[in-house]
Amino acid sequence: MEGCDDGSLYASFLSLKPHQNLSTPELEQRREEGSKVREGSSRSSELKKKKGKKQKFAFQTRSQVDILDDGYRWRKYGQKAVKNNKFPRSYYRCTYGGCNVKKQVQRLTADQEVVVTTYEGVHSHPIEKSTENFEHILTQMQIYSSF
DNA sequence: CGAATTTGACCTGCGC
DNA sequence: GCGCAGGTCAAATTCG
Repeated sequence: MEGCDDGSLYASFLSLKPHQNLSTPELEQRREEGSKVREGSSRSSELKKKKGKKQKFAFQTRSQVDILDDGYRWRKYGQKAVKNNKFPRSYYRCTYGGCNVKKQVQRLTADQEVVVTTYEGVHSHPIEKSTENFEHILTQMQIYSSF
């Protein structure tokens, strides 16, 4: 259903931050999409325009692997290289039924060791793995306050 | 066999 | 109005 926006989930992430406390980040980023109809194409299907209530959360992590195991299942659905970055960007999606959460991973050209992970949407299902592993990542992650 | 992954093609939005 | 950039989906292939 709709209206399942739980900012508390992300709030927990912020709460896990070792130092620096964020009062009220712009987690509530509402996006309004006009009528989006894919015409002239057979792929049509149902272009879910839905409401633009998609939350965007981006943070940087220092890891050698692009895939950060946060406890959810992710299925790669695309890879494209951006102009600003020499390295290609990876797009992941949650494989849970009804959970249309998207994840975006990008490496910095300046620092190949730094990985930028951008989460879009909120999970509406419990985690399959333990969050302890993710907690460790949060310890080294930096909130991208460049919104 | 099933699911996940890969690559390419195609579409949309914005900029100039 | 056209071009560029970025984003998504589809089909084929591979791994478990």
